[in-house]
Amino acid sequence: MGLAKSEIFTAEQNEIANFAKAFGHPARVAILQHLFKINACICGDLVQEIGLAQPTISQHLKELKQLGLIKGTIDGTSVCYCIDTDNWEKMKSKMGTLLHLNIPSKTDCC
Amino acid sequence: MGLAKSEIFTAEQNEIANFAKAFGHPARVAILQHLFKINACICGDLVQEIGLAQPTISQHLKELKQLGLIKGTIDGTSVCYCIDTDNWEKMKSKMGTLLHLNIPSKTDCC
DNA sequence: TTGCTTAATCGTAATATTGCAATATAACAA
DNA sequence: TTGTTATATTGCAATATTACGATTAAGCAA
Repeated sequence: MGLAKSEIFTAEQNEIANFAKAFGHPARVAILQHLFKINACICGDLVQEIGLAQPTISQHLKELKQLGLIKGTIDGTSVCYCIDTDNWEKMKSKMGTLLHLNIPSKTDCC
Repeated sequence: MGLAKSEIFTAEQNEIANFAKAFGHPARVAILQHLFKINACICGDLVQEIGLAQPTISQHLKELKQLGLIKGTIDGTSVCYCIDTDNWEKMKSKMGTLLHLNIPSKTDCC
């Protein structure tokens, strides 16, 4: 079907899955890593940096923006993107509830 | 196209994306949360717990197993699943390289 | 105005993912 | 053996994702 039955899961489970999907493509990982590395807003050169066509990059940026992980501000003919620090921290917190769950030790039976 | 151009990205970027894809579906999030909550190997009741058909759960379990995040041991007619603690820690470390990147502060221009 | 640059959107093709009915397999019980 | 239970696999339909050429829109320069 291709359509996840999100209605049978909790809001938290769906939220974690949605954030995870954002990281589920290497281009988006590369974009985020580059934004962190530059440590500033970056105007324009993501297409050359990543190596995908301009519409493809634009689409990936749109997804990251819709999730709130990055924000873009218009600067003349170009758009500057950077990490949305507040939302990034919120995302880290959400993901942390899954990733940092304590590892079973005592009753591990495998 | 639906096919990611993984060859133009680093091994790390692809690895992070692959782990993230595992968390990119609420059913798999729910499965992992349940395994952590039970804090032991669990035989059989994942279908009732999650609320999807048995073949669907089996498929999600297969994906998690292929990534090494869980392991299953055969116990008679049933299979017991639990978190693969070693690989879980490795995954956390990989994901951490992206999630815990320092937030830009000084040169933030947006 | 015209032309150039930059980024978003549209349209479309190819591949991936999700979900489940039907079936297969495997272990055990009687 | 036969029947039961539990899980995996197969096959398929529906939807999602990825990628990019073509186009559009918007700002700026001459």
